[in-house]
Amino acid sequence: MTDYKHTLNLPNTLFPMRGDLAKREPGMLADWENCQLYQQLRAKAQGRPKFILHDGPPYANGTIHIGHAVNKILKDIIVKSKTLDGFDAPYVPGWDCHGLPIELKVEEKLGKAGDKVDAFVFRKACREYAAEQIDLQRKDFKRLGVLGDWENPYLTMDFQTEADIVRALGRIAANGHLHKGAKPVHWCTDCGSALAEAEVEYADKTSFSIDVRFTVVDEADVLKRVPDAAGQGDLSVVIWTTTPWTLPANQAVALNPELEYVVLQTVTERLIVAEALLEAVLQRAEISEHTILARCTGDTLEGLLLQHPFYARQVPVILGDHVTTEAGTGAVHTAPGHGQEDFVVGLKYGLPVDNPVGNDGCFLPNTELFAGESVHKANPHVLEVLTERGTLLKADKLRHSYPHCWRHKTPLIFRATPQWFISLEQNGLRTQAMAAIQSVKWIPDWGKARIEGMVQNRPDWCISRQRTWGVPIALFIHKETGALHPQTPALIEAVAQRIEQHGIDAWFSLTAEELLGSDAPHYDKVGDTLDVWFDSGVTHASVLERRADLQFPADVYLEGSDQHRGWFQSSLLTAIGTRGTAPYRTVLTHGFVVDGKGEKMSKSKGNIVVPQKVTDSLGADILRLWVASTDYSREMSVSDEILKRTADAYRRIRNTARFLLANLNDFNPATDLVPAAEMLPLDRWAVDQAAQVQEKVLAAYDNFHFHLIAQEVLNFCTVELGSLFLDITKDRQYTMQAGSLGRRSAQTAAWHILNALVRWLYPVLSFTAEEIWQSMPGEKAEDFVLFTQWYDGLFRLDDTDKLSANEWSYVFVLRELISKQLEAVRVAGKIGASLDAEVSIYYRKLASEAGTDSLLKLGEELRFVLITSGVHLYDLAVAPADAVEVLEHVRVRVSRSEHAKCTRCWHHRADVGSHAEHPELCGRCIDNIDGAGEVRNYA
RNA sequence: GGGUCUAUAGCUCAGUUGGUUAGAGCGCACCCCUGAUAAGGGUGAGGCCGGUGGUUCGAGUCCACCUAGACCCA
Repeated sequence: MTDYKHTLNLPNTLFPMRGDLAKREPGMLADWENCQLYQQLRAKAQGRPKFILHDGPPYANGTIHIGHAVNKILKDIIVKSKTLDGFDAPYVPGWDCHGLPIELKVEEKLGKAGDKVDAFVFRKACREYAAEQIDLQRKDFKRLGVLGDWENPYLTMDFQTEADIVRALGRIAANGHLHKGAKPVHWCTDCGSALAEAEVEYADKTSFSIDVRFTVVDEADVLKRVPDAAGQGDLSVVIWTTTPWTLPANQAVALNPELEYVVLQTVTERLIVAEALLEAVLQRAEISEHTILARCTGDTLEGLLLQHPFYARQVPVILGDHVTTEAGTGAVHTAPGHGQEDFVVGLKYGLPVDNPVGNDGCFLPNTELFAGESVHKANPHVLEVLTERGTLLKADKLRHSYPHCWRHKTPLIFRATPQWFISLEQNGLRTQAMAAIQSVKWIPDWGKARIEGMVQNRPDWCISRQRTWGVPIALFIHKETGALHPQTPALIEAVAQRIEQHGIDAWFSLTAEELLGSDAPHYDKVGDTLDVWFDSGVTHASVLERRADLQFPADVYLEGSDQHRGWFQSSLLTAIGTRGTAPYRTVLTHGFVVDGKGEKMSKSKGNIVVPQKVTDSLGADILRLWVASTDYSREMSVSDEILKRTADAYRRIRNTARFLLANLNDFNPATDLVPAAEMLPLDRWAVDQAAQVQEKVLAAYDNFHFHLIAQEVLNFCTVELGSLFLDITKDRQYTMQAGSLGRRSAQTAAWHILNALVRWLYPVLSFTAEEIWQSMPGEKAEDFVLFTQWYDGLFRLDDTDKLSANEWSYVFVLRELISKQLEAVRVAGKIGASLDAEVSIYYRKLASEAGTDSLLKLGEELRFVLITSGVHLYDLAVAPADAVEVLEHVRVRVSRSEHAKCTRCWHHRADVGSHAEHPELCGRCIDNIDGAGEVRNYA
């Protein structure tokens, strides 16, 4: 048998089948960094319209987890797709650098600031720690293939940024949104300071447990509301508390508006308690005889005045949903200075925030009855006083879980301390913010309802922290009046300029005299630092406005759904508070990453997927493809199986690109490209299909629906390319003369498709797309995919085509039906490859079915479309009995070809053996190797 | 407990304004090829559309409740 293999144009490429991504990607990253890809791109994109995606800064502590990876990859996909869209889309990553978690880390090494170590030394250590963490995180982010200005990111601890944060605070103050108030915080009397949530630990403690009478001032008022309450003796609402020392600060008694309360007649008096807790109260207070006089819901008693149990003060009944029937009496002693819930409900009712307790945990000198006593020791005295006044119903003890200082192990107290707030009401911030929300596009659209609800209901924003590692609240307040210095705007600017030079230390080392001169003795320098949410919230000013490559407002903010409460909101409030405009046009939200079962990842469940492990085994492109395939608007599931499926999809896409490249091995687009009008109909059809996919892909990028892209592209590779175009054109690619129109036409289609495909892929599979790009034949106009824009060489089929889109789809429907028949014959053992078969089609043209015309047009070339050795067309009337009806008026009969197989093209043909020199070849093969070459008209 | 969401084949996703036997790709099973070969082609089996009620001539699609899960609060 003669070997004709060398006469074929077989596919050939150096592009490897396997990605080996974990090995190859780091090298590509190094190349990109060496050639300064990001900087080159900026130069190229200069002058194009801007598209600004503003990075929400991750906190500079700890290694990155899968959630970080998702966030950065999504951002990268957007930035890159917008770049291919023709925008100048810079990406400046940032980090959030101040705040408690870093302080805690540094405290572990150095001890507490101002205690074991000087605050300046401490801040220096924090700065160094944050810088180390940033380096670690940056390395991991870059490994994901995220392109950005990594060597020039924004850090909230940059001196310039710190200064701008102070300036933003100044603008908010100038616009009348700043307000000084008080708020209860966890307070350790041993530390003499407030504790953050992370510094609180819970332990058992034995407390007093007392029931106290709050006697009704005006019984007539009760009878008006609850007529049946008439009876004998005093009428009192009973409260229960485990912190008797907070009673001096009592300002109200809270009831649940919907709960049932009973008026109870005992032998000597009348008591009001929640019905659900009646039995418990009777038992506790050892009341054996009683009758129930009346019932009412809590809301009927709102505003009723009660007598404070030992002060000459009357306090109102108020309502709150926080009152439950879990314990107590259903009536809650409310001291806004000593409890978070009390504080919040107190705000609603305008109750005074009375705080009679000093830093040392002792009652202030002007506290009636208890002046100077330590709150921890004052409890028995309070009980004594209650007993004297006859207001103590019952005293007992209780062991329960109670917050303690993690360092001193002492029980904490809740204590109102002076704090700075951004007021939502004072100057209309809430109203303005609500209006601004309407002007922003929220994706998914429920994001709007979510943030609306939060902004509508949130309390004033407490921005002060009693901390060391933070941007100072750089204000001077009058010692007596507490008012801001009249020159505050100028002072803020003066401070900001110093911070620009020396960082936040400039404020802490500053003396009042330096700025205020002779005014200094009248003013206090505020020592609080800012909530870190303020730092990141004002990056629209400190970053977007400040950097020349960016601009305000951003086109997009993109973060996890937790940021409706966090960064989306802090950014909105500060932007409104400083300049009256939302900082973003569009806010995109992604869900959280969960495991394969849709459950949260946790150490105890052992279901954590670590991004570093994925990139080191499967590669970053697989992780990126997973991100792109997942609908990020809900929870994003990841598991080993899901990643495996993702890797499968990747291989299919990669191999499709590889085969396209392999078929373009000898193709020079400069000389071999066939004009669209001269291309064969099948090849025009393939380009038309690609054009349709491109339409969908670009729309999906535009709408940020990346998971549709992944599906669309994979489908295209599998169906239109793998099953149809590539399979069918193999014959032409391999057997026709290298430079023939038939072959160049197929290559031209492959060329157009590959050019489009490589760009569709780039935003997601950046490494692989770039690898493909480097392997593409011909002179490239650009060194990198990223420097190009979407491919514009695709075209649609039109009326002038020899075979219309409808005709092609009829052909392919019929092809599918015939391949079922081929399979039946194959399973029966009569054929193996489809080229062993010949197909007879018996049909009648229907007026309603124009598609049948395509059969006649394709004629002899139908066999190439069906990849069989012969196709014969007959009138339906002559169909034999064993022809199977596959469509109305179409019957098909498949049989094994009786002809010899051409050893070159593998078709079974009658003319094999008719040529003396090439006895093993069919006629067209002989023409292709010795003659002028075969001509194809359709496929 | 409250707010905002989610729930379609083993996996990832489509299912237009409610309308014929619920789709795709992957995976799986089987067959073929060996000139894309740690590839490629073909055929096929997989869903009471989370559950229960309701509205409707008709519901995966609308409503209520329940279950499970996510985020943010309390």
